[in-house]
Amino acid sequence: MPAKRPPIPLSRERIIEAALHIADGQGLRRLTMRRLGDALQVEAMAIYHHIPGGKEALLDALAEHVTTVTVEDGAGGSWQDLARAWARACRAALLAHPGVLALAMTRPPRGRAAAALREHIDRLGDAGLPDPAGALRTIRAYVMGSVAIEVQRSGWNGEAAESADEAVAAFERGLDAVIAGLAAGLPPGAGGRT
Amino acid sequence: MPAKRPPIPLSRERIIEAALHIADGQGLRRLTMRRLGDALQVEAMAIYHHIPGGKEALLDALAEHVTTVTVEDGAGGSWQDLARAWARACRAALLAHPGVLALAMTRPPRGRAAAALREHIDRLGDAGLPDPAGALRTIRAYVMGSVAIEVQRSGWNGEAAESADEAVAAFERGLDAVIAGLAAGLPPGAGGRT
DNA sequence: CGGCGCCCTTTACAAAGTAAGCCAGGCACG
DNA sequence: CGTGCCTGGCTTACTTTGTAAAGGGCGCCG
Repeated sequence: MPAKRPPIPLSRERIIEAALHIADGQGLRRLTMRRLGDALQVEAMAIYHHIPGGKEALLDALAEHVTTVTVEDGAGGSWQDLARAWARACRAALLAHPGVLALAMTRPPRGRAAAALREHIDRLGDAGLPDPAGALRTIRAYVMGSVAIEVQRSGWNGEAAESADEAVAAFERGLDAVIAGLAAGLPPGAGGRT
Repeated sequence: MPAKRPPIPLSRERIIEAALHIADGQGLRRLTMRRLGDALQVEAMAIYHHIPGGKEALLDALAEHVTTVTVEDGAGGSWQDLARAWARACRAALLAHPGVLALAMTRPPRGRAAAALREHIDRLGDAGLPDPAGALRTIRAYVMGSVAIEVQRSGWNGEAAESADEAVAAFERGLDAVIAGLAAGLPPGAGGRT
């Protein structure tokens, strides 16, 4: 009896969710088509009907999923507040799936992720920040690097792993410095509320 | 006649060098034991005699090699100068081997890399910077993220790839902001020359 | 009720990691 | 000069992975 119909039909969403679960739990190295199929109660080949392009496309999708960050429209904040909120959201999104961090840092933002990025740049510009693209680049660099360092430490048995509180504190301290440094580079008087 | 002695005997250094070359040229995905063997004019299994631990150990070694950064002892600079020099050296080292960037960001620093890091922290402290570990963490985060973004862009056919000059300029602008922000967070008067 | 199309399965094959064991050449020692 | 061990590479073989190709059940529409 070859064709047993699975209870829930497969879908791109379910596949991505399961893939994230495996990658987070056992590492990217162990994320294989067959294992993914097992997790979904399906044969590996079934995945190809929902993710054309095979594993490479799947990894792209994971990266996009984890780097698509939006902050709700807290209208009326300074660009500093906006940038801070975005940085925290971005950190949270990346930290939620440490297994695919390497993908997120390696693949350029595309599709929804790139769109969200552009939209945030516009919002920073609207909030009065000159050169919002350059500034966001700096902030994004800091956030991505911070998360990388945090993940390194947590998967680390040498010396003492830091607590979550310590990690947040370190992140916030650095974020303060970065934003203060960006503000200091501005012509005096630039960047008030909208 | 099975055993042809290769002209140059294999060595750990040669293996790592060849592996970096492959990873940079064709991507981590295509770095395989057999290909590495071919590049070294040797069968794949010969590698295991020099890198015990197999591929995982090889990847660790690559990460360590690319994250081991030292700056010559420019004695007498401010901590800002020291930090700037280290950041530039670190960027250069990572950018020199974009293929293994994912490894460098994922694996915690160990061995020589960790030692070099600790030594640099000490030097920053000697130069008068309070909390050098926290500051270096911020700088390291910024540098790692910056390089990740640069590599993303260069392996990118969408829109316009940026020139090397533009990349350096963006990096330096962000670095200025980060260092200025760190300096601003200090108690007034701290951090003169030694 | 017959055919069509959608999803999933089966089968099959190339490529990769690596364990086990073999063999050649060189060195030490008699 | 003979002999045996040791170093370092080779051969073989097995398991796991990605994926192309073809097959088969099931519902839906005419």
